[in-house]
Amino acid sequence: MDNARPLPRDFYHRSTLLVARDLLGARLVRIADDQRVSGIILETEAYVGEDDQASHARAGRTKRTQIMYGPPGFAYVYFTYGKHWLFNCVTEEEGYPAAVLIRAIQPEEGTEFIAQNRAGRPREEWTNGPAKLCQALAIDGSLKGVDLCSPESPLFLEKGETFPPSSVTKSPRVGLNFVPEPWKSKSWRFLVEKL
DNA sequence: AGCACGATTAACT
DNA sequence: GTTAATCGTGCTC
Repeated sequence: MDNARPLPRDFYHRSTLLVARDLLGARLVRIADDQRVSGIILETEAYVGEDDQASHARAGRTKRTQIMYGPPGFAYVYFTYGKHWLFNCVTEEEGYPAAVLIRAIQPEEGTEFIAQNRAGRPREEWTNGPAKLCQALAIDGSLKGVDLCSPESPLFLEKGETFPPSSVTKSPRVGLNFVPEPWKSKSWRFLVEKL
């Protein structure tokens, strides 16, 4: 396989749950200061359609969510709680709003860059949360709408490790305290158990 | 024009 | 376990 190339658009042009599952083990690559900063994805969550009351797309097509309605393989980056950026990959057909939130990675390349951005925190807390990994890789609003399938992009994903199915766990998505059922309880979160 | 709130994190008690 | 931080977004008036 050709690892050193962005995952093709067809990878994202599928069921969001399949994409969320298959992104476990993929390598998230950020080009910053002319170097590669990357990590292996360990945790994801799927947000699927306007019916999903946990998704921003529940509000329909707005300026904020229009990127989720666009073609697959683009970056949906948004700001929340007054200080945090979160990174998603747009999935499925153009016109259908869906995306995968990247929640945790294991640092691989550019750890010095990551350490600078996460100064003062212990190594295990560098990239173990969706806003933490964005800070670590310097992902912010300037990367909203970036094409994740172009090798020219400052942000893309590559094939990385393959984890055995037995190491993959599903659970309900987190941070959805006031989201109504059945959406709150759907097991659309995917994690790799650490060895 | 104003307002309530959030796909979180870090610093508290 | 609890809560402040802090502002873009979407909704209401």
